[in-house]
Amino acid sequence: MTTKLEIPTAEGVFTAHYSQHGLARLDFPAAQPAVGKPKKETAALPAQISRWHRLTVDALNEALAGRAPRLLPPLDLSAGTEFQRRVWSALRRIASGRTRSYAEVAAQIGNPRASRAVGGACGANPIPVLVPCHRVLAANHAVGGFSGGLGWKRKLLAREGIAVR
DNA sequence: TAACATTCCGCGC
DNA sequence: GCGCGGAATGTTA
Repeated sequence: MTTKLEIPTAEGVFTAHYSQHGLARLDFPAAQPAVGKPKKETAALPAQISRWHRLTVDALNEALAGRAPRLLPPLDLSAGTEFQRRVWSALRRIASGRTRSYAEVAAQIGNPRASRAVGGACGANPIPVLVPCHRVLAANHAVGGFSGGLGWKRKLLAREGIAVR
């Protein structure tokens, strides 16, 4: 079971998905205004979820402003494969304003030749922004790619004061 | 098996 | 030095 809640921000309306274990997914604002509303935030929401949601809203707004969130909700990354979870936890260790190359991340998880695969895992990241997949650049310090749209990646990097080619 | 959000090396300019 | 082509590479659906 998963609960969808909207998060209005200066950059648009994000959508958060919660499972029993925490925040399971975060979606960028739809390019065009969503046709069918995701799901209305109605009456009784489990106390735990509204608690998590407050944390998510604060963290997301901090992150979008280029500041490091001080507190995150619990993240439910159980949907990923073993390899993906290793990559994602490596990503979470990259400090705000810092970057790593795909190869460096690969080395960090003990699989130096898997830089290409690391790119794949970044693309599969269900919680962009909060799990900072945008801080991973190509070895030559070029931007690389981004599933959510390169514009987002550039914007997020710029907010953190990171210069790219 | 094919498709990648990579990287490295060699060549030609 | 820069740009381009091509091969090696690990993971996924």
